[in-house]
Amino acid sequence: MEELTMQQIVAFCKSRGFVFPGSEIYGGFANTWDFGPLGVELKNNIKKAWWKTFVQEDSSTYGVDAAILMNPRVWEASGHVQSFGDPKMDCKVCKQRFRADTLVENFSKNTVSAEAMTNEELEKYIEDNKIKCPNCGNKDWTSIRKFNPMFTTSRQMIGDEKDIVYLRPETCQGEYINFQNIQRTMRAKVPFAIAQIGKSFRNEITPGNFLFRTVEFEQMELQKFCKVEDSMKAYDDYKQKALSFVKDVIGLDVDKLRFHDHDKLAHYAKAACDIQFNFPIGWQELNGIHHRGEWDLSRHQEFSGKTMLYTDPFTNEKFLPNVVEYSIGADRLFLATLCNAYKVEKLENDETRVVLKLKPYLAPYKVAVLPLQKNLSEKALVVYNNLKKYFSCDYDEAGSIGKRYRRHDEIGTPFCLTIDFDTLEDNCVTIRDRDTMKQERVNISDLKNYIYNSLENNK
RNA sequence: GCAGGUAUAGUUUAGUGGUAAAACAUUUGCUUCCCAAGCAAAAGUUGCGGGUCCGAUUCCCGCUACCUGCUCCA
Repeated sequence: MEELTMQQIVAFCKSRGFVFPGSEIYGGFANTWDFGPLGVELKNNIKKAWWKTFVQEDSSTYGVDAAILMNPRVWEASGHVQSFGDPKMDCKVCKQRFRADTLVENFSKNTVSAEAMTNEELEKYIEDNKIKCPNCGNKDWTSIRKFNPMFTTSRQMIGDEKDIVYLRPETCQGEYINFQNIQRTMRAKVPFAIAQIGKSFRNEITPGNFLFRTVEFEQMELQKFCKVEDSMKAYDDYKQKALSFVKDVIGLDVDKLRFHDHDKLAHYAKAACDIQFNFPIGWQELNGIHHRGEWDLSRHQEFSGKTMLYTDPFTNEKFLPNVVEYSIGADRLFLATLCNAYKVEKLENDETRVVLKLKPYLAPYKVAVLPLQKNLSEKALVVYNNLKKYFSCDYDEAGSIGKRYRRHDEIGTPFCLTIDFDTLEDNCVTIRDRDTMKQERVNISDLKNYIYNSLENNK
């Protein structure tokens, strides 16, 4: 089979109503995408599956939905205001871009602490030591430019005074700042986790690769708070849970998944690992599991002046819990799910067709109601109007029955049911399973339970 | 952000300095009826802005978007 390309996925998404280019009628807007009628269903189902797995079925995980706009002090505590955005210099000759601190560290063989230097000091050091461009060997540098990937907006307070407000570049701060609220109101005992699904915003320079990297994206993540001695076990547990989720619940192929340990860790991190998926653009990060130690809570304790200490109810010992973060991009997972489910089938007459092999509970439509002929539409609409109360359904009477089957195979609908002339006599419909292609006669009064059970059994 | 490339209908693609086309998809009617049948009809296209020209979808410039590579990637 030919390799799937990102263009094929983009074209499929656009023509079938999954994803459209953002602001398309105005010539587009870089790295934004709008989810269409089918896309929003699939994405919601992915989010529901994640929430069910990690919150609903885990009695020690609590949900939260924090505000996107937060007190700017949050981003001072997190370090984003100061250090988000690395000092970059371009070689004027070969146009390559480098991090100034990396240039200094490499030149000095780590005898100089570039991290502690100001931009002016970095520039001076590079000039004084005549550091060459590693690519072309010239010494003609631009000045340092910092790029802040946080979007800003402003809030008008009094008169013309305006305060800068940031759109959150990550959701997890919402968990940290609510740590005490949630621990107290839920009477939660360590170890416990706080989970959240929500949008984040990053002013990325990088080209997007469709949904892979966008300026506005949705994260599904949780923060596990635990004793330091339990933290590595929690880290390892979440590696396995994260893998099991994308493999068993979402249905990604095992041979397209792998762990990827980080070589370079953030200065506060004790361990970090990604799960990568083999996208059409190659192996790329799908989710991350990071051991963050007590850094986040300690910073908020320091900046807010409020205690973040947890009191062990058995020993009365007070301590800052360690944090293990598990984070996965909803849009990235959406993309991986589509790439994984998109199958080109070869037919007997040498033609090909697309089948979306989605897990039934992820499919945009669960059921398609198809009258065999248009003069059966009255009965078919009765069935449709009843089923749509329980499932996402589509009703289609246009074209031949075979064509309608194919339309729904292409968008991943697991069940097609057909109303024929016998239905008027025996009150039964033919229900056809997309994966097995098996057909069954089912009484209309049993349909709801039949479909419900089929969706459950598949999990 | 850098280099190169691309932009024609919903999709995939032809084509042209002088009224823009095919296939598939879509809509309507007839016909058929359990896996893309057939017939008839309809609707729909040169990314945006500027320049050259009598005339630009075609040539030039700018913008925007996408693709490939680089860079970046708490």
